[in-house]
Amino acid sequence: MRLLVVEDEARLAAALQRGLRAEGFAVDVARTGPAGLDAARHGGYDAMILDVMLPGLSGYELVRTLRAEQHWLPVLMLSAKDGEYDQADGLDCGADDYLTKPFSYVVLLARLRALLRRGAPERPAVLAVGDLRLDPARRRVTRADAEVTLTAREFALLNYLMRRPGQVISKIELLDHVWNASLETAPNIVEVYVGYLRRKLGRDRLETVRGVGYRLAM
Amino acid sequence: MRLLVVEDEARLAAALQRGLRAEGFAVDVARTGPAGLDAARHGGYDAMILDVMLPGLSGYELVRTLRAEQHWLPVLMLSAKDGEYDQADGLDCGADDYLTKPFSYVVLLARLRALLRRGAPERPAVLAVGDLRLDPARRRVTRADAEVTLTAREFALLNYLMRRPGQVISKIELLDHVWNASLETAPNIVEVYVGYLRRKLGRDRLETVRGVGYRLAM
DNA sequence: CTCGGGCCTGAGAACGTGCTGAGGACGCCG
DNA sequence: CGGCGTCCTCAGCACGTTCTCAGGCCCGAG
Repeated sequence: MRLLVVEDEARLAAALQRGLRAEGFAVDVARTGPAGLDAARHGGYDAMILDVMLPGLSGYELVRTLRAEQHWLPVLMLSAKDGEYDQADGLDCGADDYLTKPFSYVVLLARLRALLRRGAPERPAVLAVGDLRLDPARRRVTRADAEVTLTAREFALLNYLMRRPGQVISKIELLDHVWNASLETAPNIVEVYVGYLRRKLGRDRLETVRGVGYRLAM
Repeated sequence: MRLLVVEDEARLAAALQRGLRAEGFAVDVARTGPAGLDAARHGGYDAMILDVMLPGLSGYELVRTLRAEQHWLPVLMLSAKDGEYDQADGLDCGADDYLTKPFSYVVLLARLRALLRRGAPERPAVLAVGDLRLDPARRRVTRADAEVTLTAREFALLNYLMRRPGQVISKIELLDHVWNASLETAPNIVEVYVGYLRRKLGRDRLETVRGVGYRLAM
């Protein structure tokens, strides 16, 4: 799941990014209204978290523009509660849900999940492929009942691969979802991490499909 | 889902009743401590929302009594934020979650849902993980039958962690529930308190999951 | 067989996260 | 008032993680 966070306040943006990544989302951050609009137009995001107060272009204007251009990305709006703008304004302009600052992180998460649930089925508690098991909640991976310790990046990569076992997944897609990197990023980093995983999980668990990508053996 | 609201202030009680009914809950209201205790004892409620300041019997006493009688109904506690009672007290006495007035309705709803999702069918009187035991009612912790003295904050933190042993819990979630802090709060305070707990409970009881959070070893 | 491009991997630099000790603010109690 | 305990902030450090890079390997095409 890819999220776009549009927030100019650096601390809050960083906190959101870290928190949501910990929940397994790929998170991009835009710091200004125009940058956010651009990103929303071009990137394949599953939802956007949008501050109202933004330099360059307000959150309201941003959503209105987006909707006028026929983009129906789910939008969760954040705003300071001290008057001026209120909730009705937020919903009027085309946002799907609305939260006033200061808000609690769990509420944001709950609202976000509700937003994403439209169409997206709830994931299973534990992913299993062959003798490999991955438990997202416990952040645990076992291979033939033996625990395997993975770094955050390794875990994210395996997590992504295990959701589509047997299917070939391109490096670009992996860069996009696991690293949420730009197109210019060298794909070598994927190769490096596939190497790390192979060392920990066994040589032939991850198959290379030359010129295309990688496949998790079923 | 049946809820019991124990709140003496008529306006708030009515607002809660109306709001929660609109969400599809069946809601009963009790106006005094003793009435609330009676209702909680006899009715098959799925959760209770409980004010601290009550005529006849305080919310704290009510929960303590209930727990002493082996009732494990999930309790969401409400309290005025202006001192006297504080959050640690609330968590200490056996409540499952805690909200300071004034609170937003959506926050209450989110917390309530989380509480119900977690469910609390037959929770033991004392939480036990490994050789660690924590008694919420008595506010006591023992490790291998030796008593460990914790400060209020340390206790609240351990209490929260022990309700989901083996699961990774993010710093943000801990900040949210144990500190009632906003997103901008520096997560370092969590690290500090995990450090304190480690010193008192043993080094490897609390596992760090880098970039994600902490996990209580099972 | 030879060549070229894609892939793999070891070394090490750069970075970030988490841990800890020192110490200040505050409230409580003698 | 002074001592004490708790809560929290801060800065420096240590170490694991992430990433870059270069050289070599392998595979498929010609």
